[in-house]
Amino acid sequence: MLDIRYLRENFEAAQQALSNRSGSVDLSGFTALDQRRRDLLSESESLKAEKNRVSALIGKTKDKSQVQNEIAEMKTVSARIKELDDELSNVEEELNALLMGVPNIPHELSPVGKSEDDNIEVRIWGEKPEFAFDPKAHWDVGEGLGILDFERASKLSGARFALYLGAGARLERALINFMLDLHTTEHGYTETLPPFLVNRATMTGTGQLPKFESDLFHTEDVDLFLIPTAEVPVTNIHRDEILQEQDLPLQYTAYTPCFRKEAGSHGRDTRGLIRQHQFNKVELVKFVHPEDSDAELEKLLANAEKVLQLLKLPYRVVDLCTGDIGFSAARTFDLEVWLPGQSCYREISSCSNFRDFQARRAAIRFRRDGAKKAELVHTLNGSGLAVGRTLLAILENYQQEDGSVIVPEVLRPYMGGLEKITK
RNA sequence: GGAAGAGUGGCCGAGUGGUUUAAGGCGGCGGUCUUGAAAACCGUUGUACGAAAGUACCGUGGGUUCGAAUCCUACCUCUUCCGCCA
Repeated sequence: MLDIRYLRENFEAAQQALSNRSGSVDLSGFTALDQRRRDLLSESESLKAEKNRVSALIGKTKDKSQVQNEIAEMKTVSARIKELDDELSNVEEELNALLMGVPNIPHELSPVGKSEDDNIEVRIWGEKPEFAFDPKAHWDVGEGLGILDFERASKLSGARFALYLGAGARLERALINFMLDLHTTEHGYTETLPPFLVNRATMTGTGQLPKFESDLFHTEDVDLFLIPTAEVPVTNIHRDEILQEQDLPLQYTAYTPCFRKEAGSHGRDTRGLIRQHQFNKVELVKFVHPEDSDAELEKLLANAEKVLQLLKLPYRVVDLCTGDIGFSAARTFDLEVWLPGQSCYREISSCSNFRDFQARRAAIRFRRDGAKKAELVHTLNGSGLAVGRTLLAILENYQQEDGSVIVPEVLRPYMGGLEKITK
């Protein structure tokens, strides 16, 4: 959520900055609603002051017959207050709904652009592997080895689900453990294991609700949602809290499955592991000083890159343009891994600085040393990494002509020493 | 799932219709005293909106009343017991 005062005082500039995003942002009702809210509030509050004053007088008067006029008068005043407050709550609801639907203002450094075509390639890492044969797509490699079974998965659950078997299942688990170990022991993140089902307040805190409910799986008999990313429960760990300044930055990592309806992506990435209703991800989340969030994003990005570097998977870093960054983010870098089976780069991590946008929604604050007022922290998060996509990148990059797949060295301790996956 | 009880400030806890602008204690901060510290004593100590006056906030939402932390109601959470259960 944007700061209502900032929006009031910088309305034109905010509108201009938001126009660089994709989709239109309608702020037309804001000014009138905001003014109406403040008018109602001031009228209601001065009547309440009068009511409190007169009611105290009535309370002090032993003989109530002397204050019959005041009691009658306050009856009218109370009715009027109720009218005003009812209208006020309507106006506030409308204003809140409007604000909750407004995306974050893009970072000054985010390249201005309309679509992913305007994203900027920041750097490339690693050597793309050379093959003396036609490299296969991971679904062919995986099914050939009997470690991925999409047909049976669809029998169990439908399209966009995967069944891992044998060394495939173990490789996924190895990746999860490898990533968690790296981030906790080398990068200073605290491991967490959050709930996978969360309530509405939690989904609202990070920005999934109210706007993107149709992307979420929802439980029928109780009002809970399956998390689309660990960002949601982990960022909300500190919802409605005032953090200690000396505890910042707080850094958490979490492995969770992620559940997404992928509504509106019919026909896209229908084969393989790329786009699933359920996938595994190791997430990185930070709560930082407002002044530090740009530098912390660089660090978080480096932490995610380290995973790919240790796995020796070639990738590039992309600076997302204003038209391509997500609703809650101010700035986002994507990591895209090279997929030789499909001759393209595919997103494997998205690292974002949300500034105070989520912190304001979720009321996550800290108090500076000696300061009276609590301030909003900045939140950041990034995938470190999407596990299924990492596995498929390994299948494609490490595949051999005979259909086997070499296990990256750093994963072998997690695979019982296995060096190669064969049929 | 059934039954009973409870939710009050950073924490403990008093408060069942009107000086409660929430007692008291603990913790925090400032001060007095002290070479320094402790103890003792004094003061202070929530959040939001507002230029201020002020208003709101006692789990959450509705209601009753001139007036609600207090009464009614629905919901949420926690505790205990029973049932079920990895």
